[in-house]
Amino acid sequence: MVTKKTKNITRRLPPAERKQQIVEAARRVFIRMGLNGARTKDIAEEASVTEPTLYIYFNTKQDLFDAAIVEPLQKLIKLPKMKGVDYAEAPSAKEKREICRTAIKEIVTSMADVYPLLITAQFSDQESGTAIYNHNIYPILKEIGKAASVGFDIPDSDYAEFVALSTFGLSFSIVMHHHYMNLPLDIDKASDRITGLLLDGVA
Amino acid sequence: MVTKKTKNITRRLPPAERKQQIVEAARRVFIRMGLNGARTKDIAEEASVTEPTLYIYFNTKQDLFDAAIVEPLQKLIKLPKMKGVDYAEAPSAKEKREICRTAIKEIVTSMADVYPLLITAQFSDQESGTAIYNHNIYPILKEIGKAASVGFDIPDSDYAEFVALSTFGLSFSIVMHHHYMNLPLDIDKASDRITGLLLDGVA
Amino acid sequence: MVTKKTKNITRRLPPAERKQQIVEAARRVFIRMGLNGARTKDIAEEASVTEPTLYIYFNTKQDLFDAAIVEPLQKLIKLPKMKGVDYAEAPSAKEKREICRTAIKEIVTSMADVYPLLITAQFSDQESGTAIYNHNIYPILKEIGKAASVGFDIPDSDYAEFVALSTFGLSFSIVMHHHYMNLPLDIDKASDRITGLLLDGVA
Amino acid sequence: MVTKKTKNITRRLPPAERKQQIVEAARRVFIRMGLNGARTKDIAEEASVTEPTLYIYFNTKQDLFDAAIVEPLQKLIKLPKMKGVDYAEAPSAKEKREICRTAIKEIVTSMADVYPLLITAQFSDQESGTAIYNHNIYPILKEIGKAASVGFDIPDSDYAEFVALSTFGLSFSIVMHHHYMNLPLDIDKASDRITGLLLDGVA
DNA sequence: TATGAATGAGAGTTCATTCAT
DNA sequence: CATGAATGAACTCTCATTCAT
Repeated sequence: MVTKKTKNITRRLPPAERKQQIVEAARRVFIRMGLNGARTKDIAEEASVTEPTLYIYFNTKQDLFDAAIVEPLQKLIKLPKMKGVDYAEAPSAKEKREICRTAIKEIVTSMADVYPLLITAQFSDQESGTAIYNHNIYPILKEIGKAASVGFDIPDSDYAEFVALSTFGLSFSIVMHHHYMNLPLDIDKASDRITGLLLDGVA
Repeated sequence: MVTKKTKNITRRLPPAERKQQIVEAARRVFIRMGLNGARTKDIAEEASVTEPTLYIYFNTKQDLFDAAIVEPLQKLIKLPKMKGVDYAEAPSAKEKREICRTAIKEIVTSMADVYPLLITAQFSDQESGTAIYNHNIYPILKEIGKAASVGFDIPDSDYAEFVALSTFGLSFSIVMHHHYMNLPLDIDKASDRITGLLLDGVA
Repeated sequence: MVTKKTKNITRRLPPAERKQQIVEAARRVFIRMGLNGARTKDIAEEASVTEPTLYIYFNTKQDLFDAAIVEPLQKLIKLPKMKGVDYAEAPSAKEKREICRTAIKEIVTSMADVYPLLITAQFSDQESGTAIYNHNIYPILKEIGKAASVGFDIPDSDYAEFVALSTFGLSFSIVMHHHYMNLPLDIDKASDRITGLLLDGVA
Repeated sequence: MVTKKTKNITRRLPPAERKQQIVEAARRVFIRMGLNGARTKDIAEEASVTEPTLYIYFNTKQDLFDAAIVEPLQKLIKLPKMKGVDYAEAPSAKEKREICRTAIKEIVTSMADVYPLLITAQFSDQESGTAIYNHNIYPILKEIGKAASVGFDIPDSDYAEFVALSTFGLSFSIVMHHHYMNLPLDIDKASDRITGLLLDGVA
């Protein structure tokens, strides 16, 4: 005799919630498998819905990828820009150092959030990687570069850009390390070290 | 009237050459599209052979990926290890600086070669990314860390590892930048800047 | 102007029905072409579905073969065993003869049903043929042999096995003949003749 | 260093020998795997030649199948006919019995040789099975039937055919049994038993 | 004669997506 | 809104066969 299984799927969720649920599930799967490695079937299962339901909320898998990975990446990546602006007025060296540390901490924090999205979007294929770099990453780096050129008194804008890129690279590598080693990231410690390195070099 | 088409495809190549040709074509396609995005059809076209020919030389697409991306990555990634060892004996600060610069130049050079392979292998999916980091990248970083702990007189092995990671991150970000901006990379300039940053911080 | 084609394909069947439909179609094709000669394309066409639909209900072609040929073969082949057991109590020679005839009729009936499945499963390749003989056919023969050794008063178990094998061979050849000559099989007549042969030899 | 393997392949064999070698190899593979299950690659390996060499001697795989399986089957299957003719003159019952035994022994012997070819050709697919039955098997059965109708004094030609078919079925099943149980076949014993059964029924 | 290299055709299977309910 | 059923298109991979040497 067959006993009817009571499905643990929540039916008839408010649209916004269901969409959210799907986006989050998709994000997890895309991060795990990449754009081309992810299967709509897996996303549907992860979201506890059926595949056709995905297509109620999104037209294509690519749309879902954009909503799950690209858009939040773009949103998150804008944050440090807003805050990293007011180096100029800093008077004393000590205060300057503190402002720098704060800015870097923000960048590291942002990187920690952004890292999985970043590598998923950035490295799915060369074309979209280039697009993302040009439209989303490089503009931020230029902002940071400007801030640096003011904060560090760097007249050479090319070198300022190098400093920004370095900040990115240092944050990226630290977060990457903790990501793959499955270690918790001590943001304060990391920021301190990066700040130290940037200001004074290896101690 | 039918004119006999002279095919511009080189038929009947010696196996080693053909294999090489296929591997190189596969590398280009995998770098462009990623493991899951690449189509054997595209690889075959890029190599000017038919799909079945791929399977004369490789059993599966994955084998082809390994031969085209993973193996050269592992080979290339081993180089800096060998050379970056003899910091210790360096007497004067100036000489030390020069040795450091040389080591970093090697790392940057290696990174420039390795970058496309690295991101293709590393970021195709989380699982293989973790594997590559643990088996191929992290061991190198530990080597660099050891060298750094001697070269820079760093007793704290954790901090030495951070320095190694920083070297990686700085090289990575510079190469990445030139890669996506489609700019030629001046390795000497890049190495000088990274060396400067590591030794003295932002000038 | 385009007239809307009304497809004569029954869409959206209940799963059980569709599965049944596919199994039956597959059976026809496998019987016609053998395991290796049958094309999933042909099976799909025979079932009036597309190939992917086959894979909703079965994981592989082999699974479909098992469901269409091997399983029904195993089911059908078990029947005569159950019934052919109670020879022992038979008192008179005439009654004995009648019981024998009934048992043989069952075997012939079963053989007529089983024949296409049997040769399809048994003779697709040597390996699976051996497996089927050992697991499905020989056990039945042993059962029939035991029944025969009681029913015919045969003490020599080796000879009893020969009798069972003979019953198989006689049924098999008659059914085969009608199968390939495309003749209807008169089961009563066939059973009578086989019974006569077994009990008295050629009249 | 690579040591050049001395191939154990006999090059430049006289054509007839090479062809023979290929036919025999093909036979083994076809018997093992069936027409559709056999791979030209396997046949070539079994014959210690390369695949293209097969096509020097045979135009298609089907031709090879015919040469390896169908033709020898047809040749072998003709033998008993020639010999099983002279029942008529037999005077005494004992002599009759002996002639019968001899004829059956020939049939069993032939069946033992023919069995692997028979099931390979007969059961590869329905169409060719029907063809073989009609062109090769049934004519023989009719011959045997005629001989039986004379030898056993059977006026009913339909029943005579049944007797012939029975002889076939009895031989077939015994050979089949020994084939799948991987047992040596005692032809004398088998012939005696079949003769006994046909003449007197189960002892 | 024989082969190493290559391929056209097509196999089984997967997957994003659609449609009827 | 959500799903169960189904599919078009395309994928990786295989196989009988051919061609140039």
